[in-house]
Amino acid sequence: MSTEGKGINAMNEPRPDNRERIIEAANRLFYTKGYNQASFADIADEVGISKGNLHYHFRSKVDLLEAILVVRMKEVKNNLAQWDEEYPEAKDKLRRFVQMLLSEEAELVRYGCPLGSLNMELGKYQPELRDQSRAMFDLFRSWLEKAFKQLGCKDSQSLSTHLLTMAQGAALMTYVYADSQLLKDECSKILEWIDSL
Amino acid sequence: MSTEGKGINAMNEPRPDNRERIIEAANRLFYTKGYNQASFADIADEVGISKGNLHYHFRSKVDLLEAILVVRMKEVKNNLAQWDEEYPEAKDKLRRFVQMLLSEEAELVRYGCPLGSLNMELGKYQPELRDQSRAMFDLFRSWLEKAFKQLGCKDSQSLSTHLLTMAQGAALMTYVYADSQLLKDECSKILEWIDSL
DNA sequence: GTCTATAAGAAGATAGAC
DNA sequence: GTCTATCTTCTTATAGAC
Repeated sequence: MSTEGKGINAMNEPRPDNRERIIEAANRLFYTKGYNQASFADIADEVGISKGNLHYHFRSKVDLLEAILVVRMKEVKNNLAQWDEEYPEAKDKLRRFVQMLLSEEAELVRYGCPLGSLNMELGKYQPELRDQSRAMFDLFRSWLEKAFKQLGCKDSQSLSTHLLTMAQGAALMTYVYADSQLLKDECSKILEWIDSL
Repeated sequence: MSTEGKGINAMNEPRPDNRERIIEAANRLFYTKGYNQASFADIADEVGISKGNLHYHFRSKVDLLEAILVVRMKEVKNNLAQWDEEYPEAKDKLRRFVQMLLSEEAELVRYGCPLGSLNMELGKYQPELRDQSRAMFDLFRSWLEKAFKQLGCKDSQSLSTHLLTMAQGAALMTYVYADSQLLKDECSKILEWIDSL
């Protein structure tokens, strides 16, 4: 798929990194505007290339979305792996998860949760992509489950689902009310719950 | 596109109730397909009228949405008023709220929460309608707050927000995983929390 | 690889006959 | 009130020159 190391022309010079730049821009726009509202024109404009060029790199919008899901999956995996290194203690892992919400306050208020909103949208519009979109949730879910197991909880599966559920609820309400205080309050409650385990 | 015969009269006869039928169909389609994915053609087809006729009753899509928001607001108000009558006890009121989720299991699994999904969608697409869409949340929020106050809780506001947050999280996760068991488990946890108050 | 030009279709919305 | 026909704009996607 990658076409690296091509010669550089005089005019219409190739930008070997354009594919990456497209993915970056689309990743951002699919989040901020939503998948269906972010058009090829928007993305091409953002990158500074023509729509035709965009279609050269990605035949269809679904192709582009799939490439972005791959990127997001990788990002989540990297984050979780890093947290595993930094926080050997199970409860610290759980707290770090909640801390993610707080550190994304500004984006949550303006655009909602990138996982939750994409899953809502794809569920209604692109049923065939639900599985891939849901896979990001699965990463968090199984990582949290491992942490609960490490903590010695029997019902680690239901606890991980519960934590994810509270986080999604908090993210959604934060977005609906565009209220960062709401986010802080809900995260405090989640952290208290973690402490009480 | 089909100009299906209504079989009742000969030609172009007035249907005084078409306006109501349009609202019903649009209300359903805005929920099941989403506001942006439900087109005028979809709605006209569902009602069995032409797009032109639809535009006679509602000049724009936003007009139609506003009419539907009025209907939904009324429905929520009616529900809350009825629950007030049926459940004088504060905790019973809170339980009834959770019961609503369980009784909407099939719809939540397939289409998500009508309030949550609409708010997510309008937030990204129609910022000018966020306030109206959010108003449905406000109805629940203040009703719950009253119940918590009746129960003697000082922090009734934060508790009502918290309950709404958990409900939204549960609805979203139920939808993403199309998992009715998840809904039952989360509702059980919420009910336990209510009991513990 | 990149561009311009254009197809092909769907969307919201309007005009005018009946 | 209802219809058909049409307009305009936006969308995804393709064709072909450079």
